[in-house]
Amino acid sequence: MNDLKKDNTEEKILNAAQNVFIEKGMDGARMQAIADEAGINKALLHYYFRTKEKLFNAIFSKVFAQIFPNLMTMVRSERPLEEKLGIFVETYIDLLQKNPFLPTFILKEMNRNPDFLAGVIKGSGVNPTEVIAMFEKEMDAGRIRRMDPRDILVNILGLSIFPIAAGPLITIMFFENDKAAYKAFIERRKKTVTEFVLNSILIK
Amino acid sequence: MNDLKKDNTEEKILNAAQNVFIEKGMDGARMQAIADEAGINKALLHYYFRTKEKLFNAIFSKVFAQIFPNLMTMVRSERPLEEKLGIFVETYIDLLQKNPFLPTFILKEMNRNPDFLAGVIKGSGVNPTEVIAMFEKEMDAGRIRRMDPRDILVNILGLSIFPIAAGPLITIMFFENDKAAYKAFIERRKKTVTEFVLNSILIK
DNA sequence: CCTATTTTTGACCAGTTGGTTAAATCAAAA
DNA sequence: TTTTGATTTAACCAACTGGTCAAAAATAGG
Repeated sequence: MNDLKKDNTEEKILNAAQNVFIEKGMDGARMQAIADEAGINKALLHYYFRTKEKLFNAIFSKVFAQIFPNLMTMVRSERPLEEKLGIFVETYIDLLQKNPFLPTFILKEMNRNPDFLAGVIKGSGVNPTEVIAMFEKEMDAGRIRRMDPRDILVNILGLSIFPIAAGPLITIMFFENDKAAYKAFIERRKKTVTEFVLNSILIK
Repeated sequence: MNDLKKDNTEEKILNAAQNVFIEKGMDGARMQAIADEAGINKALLHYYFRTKEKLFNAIFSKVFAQIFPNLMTMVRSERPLEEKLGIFVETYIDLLQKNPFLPTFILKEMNRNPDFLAGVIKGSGVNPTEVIAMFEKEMDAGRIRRMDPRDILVNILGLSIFPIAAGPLITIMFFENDKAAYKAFIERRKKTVTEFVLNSILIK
């Protein structure tokens, strides 16, 4: 058996499925569309992943694992809070900007099947306790004001994710459908979101 | 012709369609499911709204019109900024809490068909210039720090909407699937989001 | 080179889905 | 009561969808 060929087709399928699922969602995606995008037969698709659900679950886990864990590596660095936050927001918005359908995909599908999400979270080893501990340490040191650390995390994520998820709305309402202006707006937010958060939590 | 009966069935259909569409989205919703929820025949559904798309568009416009315009009435009041913001965040989070599928529905569907969204926005008369003007006035008066007013609006919306849209994720990661704890978290945010924003923009 | 196994394909199938149609029911006007 | 038009229904249909299957092509091993 040729592992190279096998790996190649499997990878082509995973890439194609990721593209189609992220854009259309579980319900909107068609197995035929995935096969087409992968340049293969539909039967071959079922040969590798028996059912649509199995394939979807594989993709969702994969995408989820790509998005969240690298959040952690940054938290563990020894830089000061301001820098950590700046780098995180910048890389995160950058990632979302390059994958604009990613936020709605994850948000929609996590609501469609929360039980599966629970499994994925546990499997991915993502755990916010470290981040929470970090914020609590800063509070104890009197460097940021006392508040629920979970609020800080949720706020950072919301400020980063929402403007991408609501891209079409913002583009139309604020920029008369000028996509370049919207893009520049998001670009600026890589800095302004950090400022906004620090301004709120830092004790001067 | 009996207008009462006609209005009644039409209303039943609209309510049923709203429920099903908001939970399942355009692709996931089934005309049969809508008919069942309305307690009518599927053919009758097509008698009132010829196609699924027409029905969906009617619902999307209706839901959108319910959500955004009442945002405006509050902005126009003569209260101080702090109060306006507090009331807005509270009523808005409250609305979303009662309709937890609403955020993902609008986010997902606005990405599916941005052109239609443009029409809906224009038709709904929603226009952010008033809000922007309000923030600019506050900046001129030196009461809030100078920044892009669009950022302020987007931030407020993101801080309010995201925690509901990402409800399942937050419930699992932060509260070990304890839904009551999550609900209390959202409840607290009716106050803390306002604090968070004011803390960031207000000049002390 | 031949054989056994894996990979790939085209044709096909059963269930579902949005939508249609013709007839039945109902309400109101004449 | 009869007629007229709107409302409601059951039965039906064509297109689509996820999934299967048997055969062909490719590959690896002896």
